[in-house]
Amino acid sequence: MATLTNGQVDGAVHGVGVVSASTNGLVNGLSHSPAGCPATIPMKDHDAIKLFIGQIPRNLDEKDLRPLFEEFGKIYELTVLKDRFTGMHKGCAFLTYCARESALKAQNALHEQKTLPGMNRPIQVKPADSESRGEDRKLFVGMLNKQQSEDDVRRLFESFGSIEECTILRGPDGNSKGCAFVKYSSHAEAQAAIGALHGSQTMPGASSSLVVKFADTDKERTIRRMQQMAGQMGIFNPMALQFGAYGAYAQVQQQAALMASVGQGGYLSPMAAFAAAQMQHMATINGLPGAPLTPTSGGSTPPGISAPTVTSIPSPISVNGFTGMPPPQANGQPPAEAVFTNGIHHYPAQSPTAADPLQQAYTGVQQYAAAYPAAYGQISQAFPHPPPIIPQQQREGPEGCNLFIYHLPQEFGDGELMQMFLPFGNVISSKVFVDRATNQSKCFGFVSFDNPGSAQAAIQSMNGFQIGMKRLKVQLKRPKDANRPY
DNA sequence: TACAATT
Repeated sequence: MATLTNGQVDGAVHGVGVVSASTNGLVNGLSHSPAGCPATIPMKDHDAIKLFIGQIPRNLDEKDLRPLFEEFGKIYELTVLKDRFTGMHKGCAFLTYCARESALKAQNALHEQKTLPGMNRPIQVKPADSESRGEDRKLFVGMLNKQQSEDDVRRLFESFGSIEECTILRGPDGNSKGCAFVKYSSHAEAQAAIGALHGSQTMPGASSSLVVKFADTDKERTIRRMQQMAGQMGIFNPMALQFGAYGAYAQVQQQAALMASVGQGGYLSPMAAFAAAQMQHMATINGLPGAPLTPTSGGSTPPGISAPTVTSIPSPISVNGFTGMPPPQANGQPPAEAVFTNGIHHYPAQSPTAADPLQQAYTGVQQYAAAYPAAYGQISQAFPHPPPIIPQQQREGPEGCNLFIYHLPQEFGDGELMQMFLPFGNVISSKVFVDRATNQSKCFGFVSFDNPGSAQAAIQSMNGFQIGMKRLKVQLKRPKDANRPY
């Protein structure tokens, strides 16, 4: 193993971003001055705040500015920003006080409070952008009891540090989502809370133990959103219906490019690149003219993307009349037996002569569902109301449009659930619940339509529908406010 | 096996 010199280690430990040459040299213990000599070796609080000072007249330099700021405390460092090449005063500065408290006092007293001579906007005194915006001391807390209030959460977290902010996440109706943000005044406090509380207990009514982790950064959030998007497009891509394969391809390309750019220069970029690559792969699959949802012949789907599954479709449902028949597939299937994504293939369509009328009803439905993607080329002529693009954020439909489905097969995912209910209307969302710890389906889920009629039709056809040994239970989702105690 | 996705 390589040995680092002391110098390298010291550099790593003490290097704190951009520090002006004028004040830096003495800090690393190079000085032989006696200990009690703070005048020549300024020390700052560990949690000192670097302030950005804006709207400074260009004729004022450090020595002119010091008196103005020194009245709030001892200055550790004051640097006027200068153009890298011309050396020109940029009208702003960075200021760090030895004491955190001084910075807060200066900010309170000065920020936007007075205008320096010759300026037409008031002085700016606020934490520099380089200062933590709080992300490294802000915690996401999950798996709370939905009855727990801000105060309850505060009590839980207060022994680990001083809490600057505590917010329960709530839905539009004001109900707790069972999670919260807690911001401490320092990273160390936040870290301590994680160590002590994460997984430490299970709140009554929560499905697993308490989650305490650092909150996402903006970048992580964006990537998460992208990944959700990718997940949805894996099994069923509504854009293919709207725009045809090429439109979908173009959109995927755009999203992939965006994802790649989000990751640029950040520590998350490998992840973004991976996700982007996944999407490009999908674009390749979905972009095949005339075969928007046909899988490649091999089994090389990247991890994390549902592999499109293959079901042969009964020939009478041929809707492929548009010009430009798909060429024979790479797997040798001729177009007459074109293959489609149909997640319900685990349960082959029953013969139309099956005894159970529900099964019969659904047999037709399955064929319809299977044929549906094939019709994308002419869907707008074939259907008076083509399905809308599914907005990503759309979660729940209006009252009466949301179904609760129980006894789902273990292997059903969101995509399969959607496929199963598409024939009854516009599915605006489908969600199978998975155990967060095991990623296993909990065998229930929700499907939302854009109108109550579709929901009713789905209940009529699908409630009691037998799959394997189980019968689906399909009913309206219980309204949120039902049975709420006073 | 039971009722909405946490940022």
